Formats: sequence, structure tokens, C-alpha cells
Amino acid sequence: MNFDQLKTFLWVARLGGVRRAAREMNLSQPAISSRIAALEEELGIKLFDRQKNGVVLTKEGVLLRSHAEQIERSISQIKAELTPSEEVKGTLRIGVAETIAQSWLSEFLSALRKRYPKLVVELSVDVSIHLRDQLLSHNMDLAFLMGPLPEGNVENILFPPFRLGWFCHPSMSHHDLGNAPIISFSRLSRPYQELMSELMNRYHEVGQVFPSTSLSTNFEMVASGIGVGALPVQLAQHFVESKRLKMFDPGWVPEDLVFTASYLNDPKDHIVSEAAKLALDIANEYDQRTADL
Amino acid sequence: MNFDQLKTFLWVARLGGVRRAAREMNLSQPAISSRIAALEEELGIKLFDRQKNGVVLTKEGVLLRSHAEQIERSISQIKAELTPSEEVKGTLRIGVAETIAQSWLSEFLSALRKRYPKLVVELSVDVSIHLRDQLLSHNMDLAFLMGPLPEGNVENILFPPFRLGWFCHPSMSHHDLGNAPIISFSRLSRPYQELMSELMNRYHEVGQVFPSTSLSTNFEMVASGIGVGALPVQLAQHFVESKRLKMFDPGWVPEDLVFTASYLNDPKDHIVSEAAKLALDIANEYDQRTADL
DNA sequence: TAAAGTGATAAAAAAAACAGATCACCTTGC
DNA sequence: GCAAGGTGATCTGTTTTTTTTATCACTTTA
Repeated sequence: MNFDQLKTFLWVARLGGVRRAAREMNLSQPAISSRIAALEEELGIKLFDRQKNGVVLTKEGVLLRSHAEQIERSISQIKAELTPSEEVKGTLRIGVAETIAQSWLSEFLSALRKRYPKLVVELSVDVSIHLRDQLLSHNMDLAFLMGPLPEGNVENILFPPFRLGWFCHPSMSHHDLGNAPIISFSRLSRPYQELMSELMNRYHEVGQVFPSTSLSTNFEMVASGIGVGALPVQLAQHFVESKRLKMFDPGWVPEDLVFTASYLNDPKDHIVSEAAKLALDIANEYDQRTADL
Repeated sequence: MNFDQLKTFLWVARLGGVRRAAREMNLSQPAISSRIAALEEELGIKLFDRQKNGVVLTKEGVLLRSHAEQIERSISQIKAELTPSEEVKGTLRIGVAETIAQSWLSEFLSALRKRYPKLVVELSVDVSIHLRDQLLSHNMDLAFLMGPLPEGNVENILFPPFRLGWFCHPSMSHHDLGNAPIISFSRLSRPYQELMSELMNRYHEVGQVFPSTSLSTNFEMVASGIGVGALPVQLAQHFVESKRLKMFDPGWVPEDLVFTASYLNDPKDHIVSEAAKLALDIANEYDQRTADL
């Protein structure tokens, strides 16, 4: 019996299939089969019932699962306690929503690199819905997205919220504002949904709305006078300072944007939760610094 | 990190040396070195300080030791809970004192074989002092010897005691008894020591004493009229029945012989303590059956 | 009924682990 | 003082283990 076998056993149990575990662990399916077979051989019992559509734990398998998870926790704790952070190796796959990417992400990455110099970071910037999918399908270890995710096996750490404000080109008159198209977040995002329903409630019609998946494009479009938009005030700051945007108040702004650090809390490494905590520190710092905007 | 590495780490820590651990684990010294090196490499810390005369744990090593022992216990528990006893494989090295060998050993072995059919048993019969050495040097897993062993890391389970009685050839007269040589246990045994000191106390001299390491030889010598001897009454039973021995009472008999099942309680398998428990059952049964002799 | 899913299996290839020989160093015994 | 026996580290070739590739037999889904 070795740790690879137990880890494999746990993944097969969790995902309910040999091939699924193989994909998760980046191994071939026969490798997984063989590890499970060796484990069953050594213990002299069947751990899984093979069914047409995957496998399910036998009652002995259920018993083993709790022990194996205990051992997995022990090992994870050993690494957390004993490995000095400068020596932590491996890859951390982080997904980031664009608002985060444009606010404190770079600070976070350098803090992370400072603490874990040997850690390889795989970064992807995408809309929250895609980040969620990637996270739940185990293709991502940690995501900074509009949360929290309600799934039971997901740990959510709330960041300080981003306030939204309406912005337009500095030369726009009050009359212009009423007729201007609205530049918005992606159709997939929560603020877009909220915006649409609010407009329907208030005016029983919506004018032109241009959704875009790219936050920076939104800023550029608003700054070039194409339309108006509800954007995070912290990020608008330097546009306002350079007189490329001005803020206005139509009497209503969408809700604050709430972002979370979200990660699966089933197996995985201690490093993920540590990175999330670090991100919270950085985000709090950023929030303090920009609190008076 | 794998279990072999942790197990190796524990043995090196326990024995305080790479070569010692290699002997214990039946592996070459480079194999041990390489496992430790891999573990230190993975964790990014030194686990041992290499000294002129072996190795000692660093403070990180001490930390790892407790975790590793926890994991070792978990694995041992898994095997105990999950492996059906008919499937238990491996080798159990048992050492037995001769008195046990001639009383209930065969019953024990068949009961053991019935419960663990695939278990290989390595048996050696020797005097208790040698059994103790073998046990403490990890060359034996379980010993039935004159105990208990006072060492802190030894578990002792007491068997019902063997009563001793004086036996001689049936034709011997009272006068013969006084002058007859005394057939005794091995010089290395506790009863021999006791016998000698008692004789000195009572008669301020000792006659001829023939110690022998072989209990059955003792019986044969007494039965052939060479001398008299204090022997376990249970074992003398069928000699008495066949009129080859008779019991007599000189007014004093040595203390009961107390045997124990003794085993190291540091690492090793759950199977050892199970076998010891089984032996106790068998010994109790034997004691009941021979209680009225 | 074709396409994509499931796990098992055999043979070949890749990777890991191992033993043997040797080195440098230290302690012990004569 | 010096040989004998102890310590761990390291290099090299071999053995053993593990993994992949290519299948098969079967089931579910479209």
C-alpha cells in the first residue's frame, strides 16, 4: 500500500470513475486501474463495484475512504508545517475576473512570488461564469471571481466590495446622458442582468446597451464618448484624474461588485488556502488605499 | 512523499543510523540513504544531522517523526480493519520456550493457521534469555518466554503459570532421594538460579546438579533414574500415568513458572498482538483442562 | 445505428528503485 | 600507531516497478 494508491483510490471514489480519475490526475486509464487493482489485491477485498456507468464504493470501500482522507490530511499538514515556503514547488492554477486583474492582481502576484519563489503560477483571466466552471471541473485551483459560489464543497473568502459609479466623457451634457448608449459588462455577468431589469423597471424600455467581456474596452469606449457606463470607481480613478472621464449621478447605481477567492475544499494542497489568505490581505490593503474615492 | 520513505525515516530515527535501518529493513544502505535524501529533497529541509557515529534528528525531523508515526498507525489500523484474516499475508517470527513448546504450542499453531491460513510462521525454540535478545534486536516478532520483560517498549501478556513438582523414578526410595543428583533447567534460566540459592540456604551445600537446556532431556533423565528434578506437573502427567515417573514432596518446590507473550510495541503489525491474544486463549484453555493435576 | 462513454487487459516503453563497489571519515582494540 | 570495523555518501549498471499504447467488450446517448 502506498500513498499514490490511496490518492488514486480517493479520486476514483470522488469522481465515480476510473477514466475520470485518470483525467484528473493526468495519467492513463490503465495506470489508475492497476493502482486500484493492486490495492484491492493487497487488502484482499473489493473496493469498488464495477457498474455499466462507472464505479461505486463497496461497504469496505466506504470504510477505507474515511481512513484515506485522514491520511491525506496528515500528509498535507506535514507539508504545510515542514516545507519552508521558499521551497514550495508545484503549479498553482489561478483564474481571475477582469476587475481584479486591473486592480490588485499584480500586487498579489508579486507578494505570492516573494513568499513562494519556486511556485509556478498559471494565470487565466476570464468572466466569472467560466472561472466557476473551470474551478468545479478541477481545471483550476483558485479563482478570484464574482461570488460567492453556493456549491457545498467550495470555500469562499469575501473580498472588500467594489463600488460602482456612472461615468461618461467629460464634455457630455445632461441631455446627452439620457440618450447615450449604455456600455455594460458581459451579458453573462450579474451586473448586466441587474442593469437590464432595473432599466425595465424604471423606463419600461431599454435603450442601446453594448455589453462587452472586456472591462478595459468598456473604459475605453466610455472615455471615447461612445456611451456611458457603470464602472468600478476605484478603477476609474486615474481616468478621472487625467480628465478622460467624469462621474455623474443618475439617481441609481447597481449594487457593489462582490468578489471572492473561491476554491474547492475537498483535497488539494494547503498552498491554495494560503494563497487565498494572501489575496485577502492584498485586497484589504488595496481597499484601504482607495477608500476615499 | 510515499509510505516507504516515511517508514524508512522512522527506522533511521529509531535506530539512529542508516546502516542499522538498512539491516532492519533488509535493504542495502544506499537504498536507505536515497529514500531519506528524496524525502529531504521534497520537503526542502534536512531531517537528520550526520554525525561521526550515526545520525540524529534535526528539530524538523522531530516534528516529522510524530506525524509519520500517526500515519503509520493509521495504515496499520486500515489493514487491521479491512483485511479479512484469511487474506493476511506475510511472515510472523515466533520464538518459544521449551515448556510452552511441549504444552500448548501445537494447539496454538493450528488455531493460528486456521485464522490466518496465508500467514507464514517462522518458529524457533530456545531458552528465554536468547528469545529476549532476538526480540529486542528486532529479529523476532513475538516470543513466549519466561517473563515479563521489564523493557519499556515491550508489551507483556501473562499466561497462566506452570506449577512445578518434584519427580523421580517410581522405584526410588526415600533414602535414594537425598543422595540423587538434581536434574535442572538450563543454567541461564531463572528456576536454576532459584534452585541453587534455595539449596544453599537449606543445606549450605549443593550436591550434583545437572543443568540441561532441553526440557525433554530432563524428563528422560529423571525417568531413567539418573536423578530427581523439579518439573512442570502438567507436562509430567503422562509420564506419571505410564508409571515412568512418580511425584514426591521434599517440603519445598520452586516458584511457579510464569510465561508471557512478549512483543515490541513500537511499530509492526496489528497481527502480532492478535496472535498474542490468541495464544492467551489457548493457554487459558490448556490451563483449565489441566487444572486438577 | 453510429458515436462516445465505461473498465479490463496484454505487450512494450519509460521510470524508479535497488545492490554492489568504492570513497572518505571516524572510533575502537591491540 | 595502525589495523579492523564502524559510519554515510556517491557512482554505475541492473532489476523491478510503473506507465503508456493499443486494444477489446460492453453500455449509454444522440
